[in-house]
Amino acid sequence: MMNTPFATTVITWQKQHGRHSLPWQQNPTPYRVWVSEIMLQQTQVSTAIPYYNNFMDKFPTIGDLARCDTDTLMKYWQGLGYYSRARNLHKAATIIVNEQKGIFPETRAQLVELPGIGRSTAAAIMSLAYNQPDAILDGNVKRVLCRYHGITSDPKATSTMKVLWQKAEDNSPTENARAYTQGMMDLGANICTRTKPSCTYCPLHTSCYAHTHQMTNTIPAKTQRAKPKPKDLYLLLEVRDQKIRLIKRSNTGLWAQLYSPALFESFTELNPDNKVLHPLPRYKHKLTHLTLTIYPFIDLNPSNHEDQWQLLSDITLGLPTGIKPALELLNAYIQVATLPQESL
DNA sequence: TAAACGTGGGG
DNA sequence: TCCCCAAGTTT
Repeated sequence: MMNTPFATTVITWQKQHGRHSLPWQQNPTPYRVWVSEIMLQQTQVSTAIPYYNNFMDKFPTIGDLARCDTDTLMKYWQGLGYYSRARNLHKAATIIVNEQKGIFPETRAQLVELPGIGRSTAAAIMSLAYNQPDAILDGNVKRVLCRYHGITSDPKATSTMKVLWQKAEDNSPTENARAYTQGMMDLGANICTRTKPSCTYCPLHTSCYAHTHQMTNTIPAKTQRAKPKPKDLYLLLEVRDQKIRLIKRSNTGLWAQLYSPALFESFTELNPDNKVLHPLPRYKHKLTHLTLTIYPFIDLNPSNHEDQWQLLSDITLGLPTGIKPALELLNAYIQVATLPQESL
């Protein structure tokens, strides 16, 4: 079987003009490719790179990852978001090390059995790590295929996804799978961009439907999405001796397995005994599906708890980004509150 | 099937 | 300021 002209064009272009210096492209072992693919889910390359380098320094092998404790892992993932990715990464590592003799799966069917690996991530590992033909369908590829084939329906709709997977499979090469997969992502990321695509430099532009019909502005179609729901959270900042009380969050739901000061859904739950608390200014933190309004309160006379008490100046546990503004406000307040009286 | 799940970049 | 969305998967 020969590669299709489409695939040959993408492969030739990738070798000449695609990306070759990304960290996970150096020594692309299954483990290194896997970690990169998980980090890159719904995450831009520039965001993932520093996390990836730190992660690989700390966990150079799958054995290092399997042996690590959750708190250390979450510290390395803090700020990257979608924290279930870290939990699933760890779970999969223990499965491979403890149940599969440390041998990384070598087929798509085995890969998708692991937590956190879906069809597209499995195909990315197959092609990028093993150079085996397997079609991915990420945001980049969706955009390229929608434009090239003139697919005008909502790319997120199930029916459209079925068509796109079929196109992806049809175009998939039999040789040079690694360069092809990388090329499709490089095209989507750097040439066939969401706005103002650089069609002049695209090796596919003469046969691209959206380009030849001047429809790159309308393809792919915008996907309708639910508005984020407003939600109020009440944050109790318990402080004593320059230390703050942190509680490990449950292993499901928002910010799972990270640490946070006590969080409540109402002020009554936060302060049932009407203690004297100091309110800090509220602030907003936006997520894809929620708009949080966070109301922080300082408690300078906390009762005894057997949770983690960490120095405010040296928090070694993973915190959600949405909590950090409260700690900034708290630090500013403590600076002022602890000044000598004569300087006030 | 639709909603949950984070954060940051860009227009 | 607001909206879109980025190497998606899970429930």
